[in-house]
Amino acid sequence: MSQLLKDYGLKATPQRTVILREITEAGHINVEDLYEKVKEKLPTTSLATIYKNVHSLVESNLLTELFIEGRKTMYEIDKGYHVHLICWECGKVKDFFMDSEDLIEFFSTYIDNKITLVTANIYYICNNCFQS
Amino acid sequence: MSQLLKDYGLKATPQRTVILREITEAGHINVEDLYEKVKEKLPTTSLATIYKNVHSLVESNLLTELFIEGRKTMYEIDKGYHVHLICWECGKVKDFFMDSEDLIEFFSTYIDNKITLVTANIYYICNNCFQS
DNA sequence: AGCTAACATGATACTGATTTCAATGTAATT
DNA sequence: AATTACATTGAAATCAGTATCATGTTAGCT
Repeated sequence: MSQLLKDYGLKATPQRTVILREITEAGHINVEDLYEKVKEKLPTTSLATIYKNVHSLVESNLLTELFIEGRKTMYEIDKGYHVHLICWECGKVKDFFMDSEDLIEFFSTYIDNKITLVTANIYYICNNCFQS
Repeated sequence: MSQLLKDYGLKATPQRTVILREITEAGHINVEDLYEKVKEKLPTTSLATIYKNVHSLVESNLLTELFIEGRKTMYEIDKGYHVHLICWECGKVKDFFMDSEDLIEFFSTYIDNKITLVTANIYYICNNCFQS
């Protein structure tokens, strides 16, 4: 984690290292939950530090902001273009990697103008919820 | 507007009637702007009334909430399933009507699980911005 | 190693958006 | 007209996020 931070031009402070580790572990997490997780490891951490760091990490392209209808802003490690699968039952979020171009191409069959980006959230029933 | 409200089981108060009219006229509008518009017609209207009414109107399926990354929640008249085209340059939002099933079918070629809904925001360059 | 500038952190105050609540107003019903 | 059910208002509370600033830490220089 420290090396990763340095590679992206950021000082590897204990807070940043823990923030990165927790986001990696959680997959997708909001500031409130991240704050709780980080405090388990570094109890004196301030909420302001969480906010400041997620922003600088987004700025440095190490994290991406994730918007899901009706939820708090979430953060994830930047893994390149993908869409999100959101279980209708349990709410868990999964990444689904696909080529941004495939989506642009699909919508281009309907829309004449030049499309630059498509963001999509797919609501589905996950395997876990399906069988129970 | 009054009849529409009654049809949806809501009392046709002056505030609700004006709110509906303004949303219809604007197409897509956030609470702050809606508040300003409504106050032009009914100057004593309270912000709390706007919030409560947009929520009950969403509840009654007369309105839909619209989420665009990095913007305030917007409201529009429920017009059935569609996606939003957002101009990368000027930010204007346009509706694009397509069959929800077409999108579900498209993503089903990639994803095995049962998909129930796809929400998509399409960033593009609108005709106006394209030619200038 | 010690010095210093640059940066990061923690505590707290603040902002803007939204919700809650108690009081008041309005409309339909008996 | 009185009763009841909702709606609206304005103020205060809450909540997410932002800004400020004094203090702490680090990296680079001597």
